[in-house]
Amino acid sequence: MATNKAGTSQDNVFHKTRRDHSNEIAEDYVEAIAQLHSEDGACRVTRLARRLGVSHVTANRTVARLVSRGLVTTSPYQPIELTDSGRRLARTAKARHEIVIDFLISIGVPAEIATADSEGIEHHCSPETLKAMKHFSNTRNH
Amino acid sequence: MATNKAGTSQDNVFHKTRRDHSNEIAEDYVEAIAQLHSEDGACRVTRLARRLGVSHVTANRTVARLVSRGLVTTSPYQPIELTDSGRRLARTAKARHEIVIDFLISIGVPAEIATADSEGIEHHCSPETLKAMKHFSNTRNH
DNA sequence: CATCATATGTAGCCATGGCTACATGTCAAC
DNA sequence: GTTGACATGTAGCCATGGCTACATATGATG
Repeated sequence: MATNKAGTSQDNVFHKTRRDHSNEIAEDYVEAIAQLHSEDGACRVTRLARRLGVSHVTANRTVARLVSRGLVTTSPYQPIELTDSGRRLARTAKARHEIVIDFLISIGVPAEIATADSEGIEHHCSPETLKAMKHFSNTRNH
Repeated sequence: MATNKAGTSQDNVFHKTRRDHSNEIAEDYVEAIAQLHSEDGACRVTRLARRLGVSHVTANRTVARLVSRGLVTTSPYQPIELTDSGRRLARTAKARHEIVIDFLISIGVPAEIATADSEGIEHHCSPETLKAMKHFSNTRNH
């Protein structure tokens, strides 16, 4: 995935979108892991899998990739722990997530739908867009 | 991909996001194909590939999948044609795309960034969210 | 301590989306 | 009509993310 020196030298808008796909998953995972940590005090693979709506196998394997990216640490039959880097990513993902949800709600999207849509949208918002969203929610929500 | 009767019976928010991924690509493709049709009068594989920032091989293979989904028709060394169904999808994708761009611009995101972000965002907007966006842009943009 | 449910881990399959390298078709210009 | 540039097509590789089926570990309960 990091091997992106594509034949077509042009680095257009689509590239970015595609390249990001596995980062999105990483973010979803660390965010969920952090959530489970605060809910349960620890993150077990099975719970994580259920939370993300995938099989425990998929969760396991993806977590392994997160380990190799230095985002989490694991040892056999033990709960999953976030590294500092993982925690940081989880925090920013969560923050972004909240900005998007609040924003959608503030433009009139029903909360439940806002929550669902934000799942997909959050990963594609540039800092500028997030800033605009935040600004908008703030000047409106009180 | 349609084989989604996952072990975990719960059909949570993440499911949707993941399942949609190949539809996103289909939409990007038909939209680009329609664009090239109006720009060039026909859609050749190479142009399409360049437009989407992928190799002609990838474009070719993805187009083959679109054929099997009934969205486009091809014959060897001939331009790619959209079916009615493909045209319809392209139209709605384009409409959605424009709503998102206009909206982002209207909340203050610079045009260029709005264009880039919309690429990723558009696929994740429910009808409700699009409606809210449209409404917002309309009541503001004049 | 044996047993059984549940959690975790492993093997191996599938589809998608990306690529390079090579083969072949098309077409214009000589 | 050859030739050569460019478009198109094919073969085969890689990584990711999904799954089922099976194997093993853990821990509670009899």
